[in-house]
Amino acid sequence: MQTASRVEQIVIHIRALIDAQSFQDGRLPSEPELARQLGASRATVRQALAQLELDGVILRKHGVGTFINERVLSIGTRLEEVWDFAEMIRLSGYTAGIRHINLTLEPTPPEIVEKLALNPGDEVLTTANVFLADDVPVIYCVDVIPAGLVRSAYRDEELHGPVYTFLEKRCNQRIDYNITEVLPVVADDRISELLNCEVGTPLHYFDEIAFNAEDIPIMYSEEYYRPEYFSFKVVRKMTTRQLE
Amino acid sequence: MQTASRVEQIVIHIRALIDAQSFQDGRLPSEPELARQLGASRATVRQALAQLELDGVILRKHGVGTFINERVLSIGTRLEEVWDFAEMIRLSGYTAGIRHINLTLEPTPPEIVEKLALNPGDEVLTTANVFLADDVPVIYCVDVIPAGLVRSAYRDEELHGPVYTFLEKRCNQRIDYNITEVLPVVADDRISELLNCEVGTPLHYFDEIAFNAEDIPIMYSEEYYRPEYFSFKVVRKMTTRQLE
DNA sequence: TAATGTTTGTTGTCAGACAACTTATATAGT
DNA sequence: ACTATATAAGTTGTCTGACAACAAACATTA
Repeated sequence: MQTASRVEQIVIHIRALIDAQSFQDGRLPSEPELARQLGASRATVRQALAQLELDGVILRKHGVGTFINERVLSIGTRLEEVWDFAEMIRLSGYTAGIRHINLTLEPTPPEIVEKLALNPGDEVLTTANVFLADDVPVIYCVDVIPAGLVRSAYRDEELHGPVYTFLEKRCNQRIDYNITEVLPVVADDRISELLNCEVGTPLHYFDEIAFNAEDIPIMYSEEYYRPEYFSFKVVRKMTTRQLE
Repeated sequence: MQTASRVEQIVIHIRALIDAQSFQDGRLPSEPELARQLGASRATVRQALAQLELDGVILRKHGVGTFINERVLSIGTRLEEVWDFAEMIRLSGYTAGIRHINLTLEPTPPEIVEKLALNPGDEVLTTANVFLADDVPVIYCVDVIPAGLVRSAYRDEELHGPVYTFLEKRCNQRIDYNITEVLPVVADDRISELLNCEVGTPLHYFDEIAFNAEDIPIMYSEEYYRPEYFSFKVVRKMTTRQLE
């Protein structure tokens, strides 16, 4: 398995300490002190802190100290951090469930050929699933994976649900990042039946392409969310772009 | 005016170089070379590069080099970077315009008291505007500012349009970050008239609270977007949270 | 009492060095 | 001639130590 860099380890470590409320007064130890505690150099610790600050989790004041931003910390589901549906449903206070809808192996539909940088005629695996919160359908998700990525035999059931493990185990692929377009839509006949809501109900629609570390597209996804069950928030930092 | 830190300056500088396509081969100079060119230490340059990498703009490979991600670079409007409506409209290829709708000074509505951390009875300035793309209404925006923040006399016209300059000039306040909730909605009677669309049309709805550097809320905004005119995208990096 | 200087602790930046990694080249063995 | 191994060069990752810039609390002085 890929070993995380020292900086990443420390980001995770500090984030865990913050989540565990290890710093009562809302203030972190000084950088030299943190470096000592974590057994890393101050330079490394500073890189980790910079990452957390960009995340909005902490705030550093020159000559004063490093402080925790509870406001950002208390956000339930951040749009930049949504990866696992089941965990998301659990975080929102429900019991997670899955219902498999469909699984096909077909030539790539024309509108997807370009998104996945495939050749016409290449085949794709398409799996559709509905995710349940307390047995109520809240997410409808279609995942499309190029068949050419599959490296070993598999059982269909492995595609009944989240596909991250399938990508890792059967395709030897890890998602590095994805680009998601967010759109508002209204439920049509098909979706309203799948998500058990009325036609015309507003829904989140995510159109998403996932890439590996070599910047090659490895999955295309379409997702529909019932907005009553999730609250997607974004933290936007003023980047000081145009000042003199 | 607030002076940007050395790291921020270099982030902006490098970003400008990338945008100007100064690096033909899609590869950045080595870190020592960059440090020499920019007249900064390598540690500072590295912090800037880390920030750009977190942004998804560049990709660093240990022992190899630093590369540009044109895919992320070519994204039109990133959700994390949307600040100026007029610029956004221009980036989408239209001519920007503004139509002022309403301006009031009233006691704070109860549903906003909490969001802005005010006391009941405190007054707020509320300005409503419609932004035009080639004379077509595409954004309806309501901004709510605590009246207690106003530090100097002003003309009503200063609130006919974007309020950032008003906040800086008349309130002496700068937005440091904001937290935005993204929701899908459908146009009701009022909105459909304002945005010149049919009732039931799906729209982006942003519910947004802006904070200053002291973490005090200074503005509450409600925004409606015609999705046909904008494409909001989010880049999500796999953070390697739960690996062992 | 008010204004001013001083001390202390913090984050920001710098400089140089070595480690870890990738790639290309050179070398040796068959 | 070909393959496998060793070497070298170039890059990012991390470490160490130092000083600068800044903010707040304290001490000093008018």
